[in-house]
Amino acid sequence: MGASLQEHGYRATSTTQILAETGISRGSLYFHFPGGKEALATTALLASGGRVTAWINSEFSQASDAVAAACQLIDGFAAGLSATNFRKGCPVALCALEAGEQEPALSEAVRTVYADWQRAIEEGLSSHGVEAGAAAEIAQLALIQIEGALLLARSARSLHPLNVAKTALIRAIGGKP
Amino acid sequence: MGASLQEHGYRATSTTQILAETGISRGSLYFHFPGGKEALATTALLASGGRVTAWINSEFSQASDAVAAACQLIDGFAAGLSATNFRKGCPVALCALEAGEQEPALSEAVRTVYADWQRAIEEGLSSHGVEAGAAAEIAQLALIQIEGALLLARSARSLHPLNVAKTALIRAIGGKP
DNA sequence: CTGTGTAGATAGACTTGTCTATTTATAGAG
DNA sequence: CTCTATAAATAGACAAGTCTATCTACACAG
Repeated sequence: MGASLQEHGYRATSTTQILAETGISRGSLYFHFPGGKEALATTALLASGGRVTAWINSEFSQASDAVAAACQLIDGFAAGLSATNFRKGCPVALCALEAGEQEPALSEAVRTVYADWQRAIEEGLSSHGVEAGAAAEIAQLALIQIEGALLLARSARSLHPLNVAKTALIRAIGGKP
Repeated sequence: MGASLQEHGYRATSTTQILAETGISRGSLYFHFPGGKEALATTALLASGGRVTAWINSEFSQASDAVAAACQLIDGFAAGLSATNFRKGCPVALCALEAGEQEPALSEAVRTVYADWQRAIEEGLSSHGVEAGAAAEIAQLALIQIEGALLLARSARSLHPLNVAKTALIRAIGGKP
């Protein structure tokens, strides 16, 4: 379900469609997810988010320095975007905007995912020598730029926003005026 | 319709609801908008976007320098966000992510709005002395940060992302290391 | 009468969630 | 091992409602 959620969002992804794609019956769905569609989407979102969190950690632990890791992250999102013909950007952005008071569990899952990502980036920066205070703010800025760039890149069908975000991010990490 | 579009998005805004709110009959809607729901949403989106474009121009022409104008823009979005209890962020972001191949007119309207905003910011920066090459890139970065910060602020129900974006934007405009 | 515009009913294709069977797996007695 | 009883899980029909778009009927100006 994560893929449909990422590409079409929560509303535009119907349970009937998921059932047809997976071959699962409706009875099984509501047996395993008594919370219905929202519960299913919530677990799918947390799973997608968790994979990205793990990927962030992996990039930071493999990279030689913080700037290299940040570039890997941006490039990774860019690769995913262009591989899907600009259909799949951030796995949770659409749900983040769709989820309102009517879907409290989904909203909280979105907050959890974003908080996890930010913490992973912050810890990754710290592990590469960025001082604690700056790491928190740079991590927040990185998330802002990634989300904004993914949104605009998907809409414009161009990788340019991601490149701009990348150079800005490099400057934010490396250059301390 | 712009308000519902901004808060709930394209899918979650039904024509029936619009009809009830405005008192218009369904027949009138489809007489004036033969393109149906998508045509209505498209014009609403362009109208909302145009208002923001005019506001950007106004802020840049009133402000004493580019940094002050940028701060006014961020503060304006922050005010709108907190005034609506973090329900209304960017007027077009939700539609930008929702619109796909099935809604080509809406997609193009989104691209138009974003392009207009970016051009308005770019021209505003230029009018305050930012050199042409830098203005284009800073305008792109500003849009990225505004969109990303609005998305995260709405989700987290906090103005902190907007403040981070503001300081980063001030540095991008003013500080040239 | 004709053309413009409005009003509201209707169609037909969705939606999600509940419901009752039916199947499959597990456990225990003899 | 075999048979039975109970639980777990699946299958799919069904209900009730929503959605958009079309269609017919009507009002009114020129």
